Amino acid sequence: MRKQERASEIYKRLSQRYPAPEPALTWSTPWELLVATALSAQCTDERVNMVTPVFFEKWPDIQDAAEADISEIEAVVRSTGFFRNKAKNIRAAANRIMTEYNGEVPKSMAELITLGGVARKTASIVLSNAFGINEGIAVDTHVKRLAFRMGLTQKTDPIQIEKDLMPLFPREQWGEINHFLVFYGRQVCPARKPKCDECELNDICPKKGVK
DNA sequence: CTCCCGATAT
DNA sequence: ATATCAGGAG
Repeated sequence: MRKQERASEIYKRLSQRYPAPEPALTWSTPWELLVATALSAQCTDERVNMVTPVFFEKWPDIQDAAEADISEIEAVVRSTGFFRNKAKNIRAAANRIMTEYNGEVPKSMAELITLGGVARKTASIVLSNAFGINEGIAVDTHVKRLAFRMGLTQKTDPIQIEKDLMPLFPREQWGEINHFLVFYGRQVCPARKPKCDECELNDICPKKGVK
């Protein structure tokens, strides 16, 4: 089976399984989604969802975050790991958004990735979920693993994987395919013990039976 | 390539 | 003890 055909079949089956996918991260504004996604690096979204309510109660607006004390932010985000980098990046991003973007989270890939701690993955999540803009496909640990196992890429670099994936899915599916692969990766095809015996993609998976 | 880094599962 | 979790920067 060709890659293109396999990709279409994956989209078809997973869109049946996940009729109305929403991010597992909890958020209510573009800024909240940006912060939550920035915090999610090498951390479970479950953990992030414990931290963000505390964060946004303490600093509700972008301006509040821009003025916050770094050590206080560090204390709040500590349990998500990489807490010094994350705290510094979030406050710096809040400052830039206030001073250079009129207090509004920018709506393009080019602008978003100029913010420290924000690269294509985080930018794609914010663009597709908060603004409905598909400029890229967010390649996180789940998309990377699933794309490789399903034979949609042979690459290991997320940027290269994204380039392999983009032509395989219509642009309007880019946000969805991210959700599908993330959820399916968590539920059926995790890194350690993939449940190949109960996988509904088993028949089109080149890695079936292989770890 | 290395470093940043805590929480949890195995 | 080690691997993994919605990564990013130097």
